[in-house]
Amino acid sequence: MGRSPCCDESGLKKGPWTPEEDEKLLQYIQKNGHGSWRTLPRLAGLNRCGKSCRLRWTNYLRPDIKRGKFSQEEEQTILHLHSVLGNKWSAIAAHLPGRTDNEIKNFWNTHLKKRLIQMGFDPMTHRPRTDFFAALPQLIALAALRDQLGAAADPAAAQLQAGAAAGVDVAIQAAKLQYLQCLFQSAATTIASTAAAGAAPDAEAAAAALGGLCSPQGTHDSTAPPVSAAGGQLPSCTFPEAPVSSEGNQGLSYGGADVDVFAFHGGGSLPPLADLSDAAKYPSADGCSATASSSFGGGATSPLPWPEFFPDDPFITDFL
DNA sequence: AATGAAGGCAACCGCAGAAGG
DNA sequence: GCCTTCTGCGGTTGCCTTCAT
Repeated sequence: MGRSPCCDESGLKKGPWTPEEDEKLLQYIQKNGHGSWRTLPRLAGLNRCGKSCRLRWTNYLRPDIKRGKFSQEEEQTILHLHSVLGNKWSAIAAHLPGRTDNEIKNFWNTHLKKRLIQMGFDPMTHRPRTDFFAALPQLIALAALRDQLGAAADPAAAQLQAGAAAGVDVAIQAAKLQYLQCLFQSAATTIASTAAAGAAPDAEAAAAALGGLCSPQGTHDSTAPPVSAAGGQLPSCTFPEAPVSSEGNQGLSYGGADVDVFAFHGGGSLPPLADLSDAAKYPSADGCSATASSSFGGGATSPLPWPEFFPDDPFITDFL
């Protein structure tokens, strides 16, 4: 664009605002309105660039600024809107009276983003990360190794090895269970979305049945308000809730519902950040989520999300 | 009590689009 | 239609505070 930055002019103050500067800016704007930000600093007697003044006003001095912690409602709104709008902080802020885009951005970067990551979701797409399935081959290899160890001729060595392999065994079983649950869950989701599109009249019931199979606590949150953006129905996402170790409403549940990920799911906001060691204790935290399908981004043409796994995958046949 | 690490927040920077001449 | 100016937005940085060792 070739335009020189407004703050390049030498002699203009940068950095934190003093109470005196705040007072000058506040009084000037209350008296005259901000008008042209470019000329405001000079007229208001401030040695700042217009940009800096605008930022100070919009993020701090504006009388309708709401301060303090974000409520759970606000948190949910941010999560939901972010899943739809992405990093459109100003657009998100427009839905949160009294909150600035900068404040929301900071809150996202310092709290919500971390929480999503910790729960195994990609904070940008709100889709599950694939870490778990990336690790599956290793888990399976470990299981095979355990079998070999168990077949070792030396009984004493086998005894030692059995102990060492016991932990792996538990992990493998858990992984298998998670995997299977996810398959069911995703199938339910896929069918449900198909039903929503009118393709299969009774598919939703089937989906509900499947959802119930893998998620006793599963809810189909039909009360979730549809949110529209740009005048259209928003794409919906279906993600399971990841188990968390800290207080909260989730156990190891996989509530299937064709609503957006945390925002309106289960009526609660994200659980507080859990210790990462807890996440490690629950390999399934990524497990189910890692494979859950979503209509977000659309385009899935396969009736099942993982044709490469199901139903002929040796892992499944082994499990069954 | 001292020190380093991490978290939280305010402010800056650069870019893109809108508006005006 | 083109150019310049201005505004707004999103990403990033840096400082201050809090926490852990």
